[in-house]
Amino acid sequence: MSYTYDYPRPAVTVDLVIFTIADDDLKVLLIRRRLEPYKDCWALPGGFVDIDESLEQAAARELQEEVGVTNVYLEQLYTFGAPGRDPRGRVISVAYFALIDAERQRIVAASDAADAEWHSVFKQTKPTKQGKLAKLAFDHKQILDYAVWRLRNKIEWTTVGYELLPKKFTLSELQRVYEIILQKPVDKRNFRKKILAQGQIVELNETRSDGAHRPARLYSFRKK
Amino acid sequence: MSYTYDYPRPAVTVDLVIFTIADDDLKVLLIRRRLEPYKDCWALPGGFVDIDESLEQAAARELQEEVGVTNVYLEQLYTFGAPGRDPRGRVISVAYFALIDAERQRIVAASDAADAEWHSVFKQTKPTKQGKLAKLAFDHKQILDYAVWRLRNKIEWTTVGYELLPKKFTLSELQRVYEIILQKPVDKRNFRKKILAQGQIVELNETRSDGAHRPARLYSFRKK
DNA sequence: ACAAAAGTGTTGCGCTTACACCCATGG
DNA sequence: CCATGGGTGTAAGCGCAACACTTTTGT
Repeated sequence: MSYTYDYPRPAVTVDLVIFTIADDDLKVLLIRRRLEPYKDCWALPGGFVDIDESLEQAAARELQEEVGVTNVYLEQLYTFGAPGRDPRGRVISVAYFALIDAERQRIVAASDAADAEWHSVFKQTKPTKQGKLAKLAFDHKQILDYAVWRLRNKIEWTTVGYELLPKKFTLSELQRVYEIILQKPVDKRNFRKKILAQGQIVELNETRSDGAHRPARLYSFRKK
Repeated sequence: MSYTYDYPRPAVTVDLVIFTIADDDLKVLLIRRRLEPYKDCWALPGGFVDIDESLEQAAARELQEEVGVTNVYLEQLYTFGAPGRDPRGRVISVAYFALIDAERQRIVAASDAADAEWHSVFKQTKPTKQGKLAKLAFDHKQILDYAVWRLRNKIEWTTVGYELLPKKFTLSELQRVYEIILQKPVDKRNFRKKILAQGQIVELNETRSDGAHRPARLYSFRKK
């Protein structure tokens, strides 16, 4: 079966920037390419949009297929369509970003099969002198940079930060998420005031002990 | 000549939300459809993306073809791709918004030929009891609403407001642009303080008389 | 008892808001 | 001289940033 059109049509894909927090860093999920072009480079997960699914459905499906998670925070980022961005032909790619919390992240690690790997966005993993992140295929570096920029803005205005944490968390953990994403230290007292003032999290009657110090109170996010 | 693919491909278009200020209102350029579907409805101008041009080039080309202007403010908005949005088949549309200043706007009025017309976004033009804006084709109402939302945000953070005015303008004119877009009154003194503090406009040695009152000082925008 | 992270208030400053009168002009 | 929009300053309140010590636990 094949399809014929009077005019050439670009292929349309979705590409995913999937973030999580681990090892005290922001991580992005990348897939090692086994084929040309950009063989052996790392790339964002993505794939073609089916003819009868919405863009968001396509993104959610990719998320399901490639990393086995559903029902995560997903947001359209931007559409990249420069003619030369894929050497195989005209490909227009609608980029999404997704946030995966620390619990689900283990699921991803499990389905690790298909050459998918979490890469540090800011830290360099190994003490080599190389740049922070492996070279990315296509224009995926640009997409990633844009996603980081968007995440940084968004975290200041909204409550997306909570999407990166498990259901129960401490305020110190939440603060650390902000510090990692913004890449700058945050004042503890001001941070707590700001967060509590938003009225979006609930104090639980529960604490967590974690070493030789005072246990931390747990909170949870109040989804509307 | 025709093109054959193994899998069905969506068509890709750009749609334009072209804004200007006129008659003390925000106006959007709409085109009357002469063909089905949505015959005789109003629609956003738009068209297919050529196989060898970037999305932004396609948007700029449409702007040139449909309304005859070049070199205007143009920004990607969002990509709409629900399967049923065009009854003729799968069409993915990358929406852009453009801002046209009062000078260029006359050019548009001139090339008025092709059923293009400026429509008030907020006011109702005629004293009928109809809603503010004619019914739009496809999901164009949704696109327009999103564009208005984005413009409102953007005007508070950036200097896009200047794109809607001619090179020389008075502070009252600029203030009126803000009031029209935000649909709320703005305090004159605070507005002037804020705008001047941004250091983005230059006071000219020129004034403009306009009726039986003190002439207004002219300013111009300092593009970086 | 000590090390280590949790938790907690106050102050100063800058930005935003509210607000009212004189100025320059045309008719 | 009067109507019309142009132009100007000040005071109060609010949100944000800076800053240090006590509490609770494990070892």
